[in-house]
Amino acid sequence: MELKLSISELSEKTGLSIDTIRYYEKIGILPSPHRKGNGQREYTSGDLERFIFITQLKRTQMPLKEIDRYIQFYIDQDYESCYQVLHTHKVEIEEQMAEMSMALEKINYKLTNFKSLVSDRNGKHN
Amino acid sequence: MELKLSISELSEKTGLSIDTIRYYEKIGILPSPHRKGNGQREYTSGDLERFIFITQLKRTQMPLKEIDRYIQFYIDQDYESCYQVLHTHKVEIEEQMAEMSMALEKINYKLTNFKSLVSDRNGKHN
DNA sequence: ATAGCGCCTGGAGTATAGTCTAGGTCAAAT
DNA sequence: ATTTGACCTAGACTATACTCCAGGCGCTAT
Repeated sequence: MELKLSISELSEKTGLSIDTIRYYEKIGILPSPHRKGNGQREYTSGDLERFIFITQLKRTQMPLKEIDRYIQFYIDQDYESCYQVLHTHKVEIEEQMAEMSMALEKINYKLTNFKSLVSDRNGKHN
Repeated sequence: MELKLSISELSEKTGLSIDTIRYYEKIGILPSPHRKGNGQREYTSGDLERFIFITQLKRTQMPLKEIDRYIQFYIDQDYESCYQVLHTHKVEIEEQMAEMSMALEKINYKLTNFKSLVSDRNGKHN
């Protein structure tokens, strides 16, 4: 027997709002889940897994349009294009991580500067 | 004699559009530069440096409002608050980097899967 | 002197990604 | 039987971050 999730349960598990979940479904990046007799959405653990991957892509700055492209290729079983899209995103993530390291260095430098400015002003007894 | 830059030169050096530069000035995250007699903006190398730091914050996903907060604290010489804001952003960058590593792992896993799906379909002679 | 270029301003328009509202259905609890 | 709570839809609204446009100024080259 498969575990079924309501939209609010899915929302809790993924951290996305109920509105966002419906929005993603509307723009096509989440498959329309099975509906119960009364029309309410019912999610499977498979849905949950796909959902989690999508949110991971989103949190690494992949635009929804690009996520959508990926999903459509996946639905069309065009795995070569899936590979392409994901590979491009991978390169982007790597670039972003490189930028973040550089920014961190600069920020750490500034933080030490601010710290000494602050302690000087306080007569350095802290 | 200080080197002066026009807005288009600054744009070239920073990769931000002229419109964006004027927009940033309007919302207060860039100081209004000195103006030439005819009203045109003239940037110093100090301006350029500040500009580059700002774009670095922006590229690491710091919202413009937060950048603005930082700048205002800096102008007010409230270095303790500068420290706070920058420190908060540092933590955010570190979290983002952690998420990116996790996403990279998952993406690499998916990439190898897609690769084998594609080569299977092609009769695996490549 | 006039045409072209780079710059100026204020304000309108756009893209992205949601978020909120009004009005309605259904099932369980009082 | 009616109230409550979770859900539904369509569509309006919002926030963020630009981007574009119209109309105008001032210097340089023809």
